[in-house]
Amino acid sequence: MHTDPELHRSAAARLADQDQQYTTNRRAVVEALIAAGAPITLPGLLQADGTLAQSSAYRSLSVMVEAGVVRRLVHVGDHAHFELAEDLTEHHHHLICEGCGTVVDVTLPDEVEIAMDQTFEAVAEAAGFTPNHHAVDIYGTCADCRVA
Amino acid sequence: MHTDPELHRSAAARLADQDQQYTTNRRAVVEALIAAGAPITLPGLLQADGTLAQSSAYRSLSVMVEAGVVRRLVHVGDHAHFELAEDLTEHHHHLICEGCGTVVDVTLPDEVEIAMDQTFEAVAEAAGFTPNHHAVDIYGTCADCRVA
DNA sequence: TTGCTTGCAAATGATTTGCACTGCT
DNA sequence: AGCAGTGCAAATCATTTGCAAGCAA
Repeated sequence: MHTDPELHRSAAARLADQDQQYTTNRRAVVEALIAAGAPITLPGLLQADGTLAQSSAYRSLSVMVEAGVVRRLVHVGDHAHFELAEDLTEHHHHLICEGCGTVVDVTLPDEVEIAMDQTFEAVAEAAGFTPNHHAVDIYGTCADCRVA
Repeated sequence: MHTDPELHRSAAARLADQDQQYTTNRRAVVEALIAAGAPITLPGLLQADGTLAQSSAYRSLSVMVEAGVVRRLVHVGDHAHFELAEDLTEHHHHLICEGCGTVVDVTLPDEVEIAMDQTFEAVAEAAGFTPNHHAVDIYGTCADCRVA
């Protein structure tokens, strides 16, 4: 877990590694992602920060995905969701509402993560894959959609 | 696990539940999905069965996704992947090659699935969600991409 | 100045849809 | 005949890109 200033420093450093700058616009996108606190779509970002231009937001996100500052998620067909890279925040998974498409972060107990990693390593190698990381998506219905 | 004739009967039954027919075209799509043996993109389907028309394939898939015969996966940005619904085949997860986008099925040991389900149930409810099902994606590099 | 970044508007490409035709009931 | 299903071509919509203006080194 990082504090915000640390997070911005890490972001700047990763961009610098790719000969990219941590510009005002890119920082604004990161701020919006921090504020969101959960994966958010591009329209969501634009709404959260009315000063962002659509194409620039896409461009900033794309540069930052490349630099490992942002992660792009594609759960449901329509809009992609964006979130800060896991190592700027912490390893987590997603709870996805099948009703409204909302995505919420969840963390699992360490022993479960460890057990999963061991299992995944074994099955991946059996299939000739070198595993890199994993994603767990739990689909269900959120409180709002249950009552609605 | 089902035999093919069973699978076609189940598919027809699910479509019938939705007042949809199991037409020649739809059956051809299912055959192509069976033949593929792994999640496949629409271009892949068209290539596997040269007689399919693009729009009809999309339409057949969409009807069958609705009826619970087919599942649509969106892992990598470009094309969606399609596969037969899990309960027509068996519960499994995906190994995704970050190099070429290929998706391969894997199954996990029952005890791991059970442990995961229990954990997921707990964290989902803590977040106010009613969990429905889960998906595990293991990202890595396939044998071909490692040598390439 | 020199080059990267931005914003607007136009282009791209996967997926969807209008409409007329075919085929089953 | 009547209606669901199909295929072609055109439309849609998220995302990307060309280009001219803005800004930092």
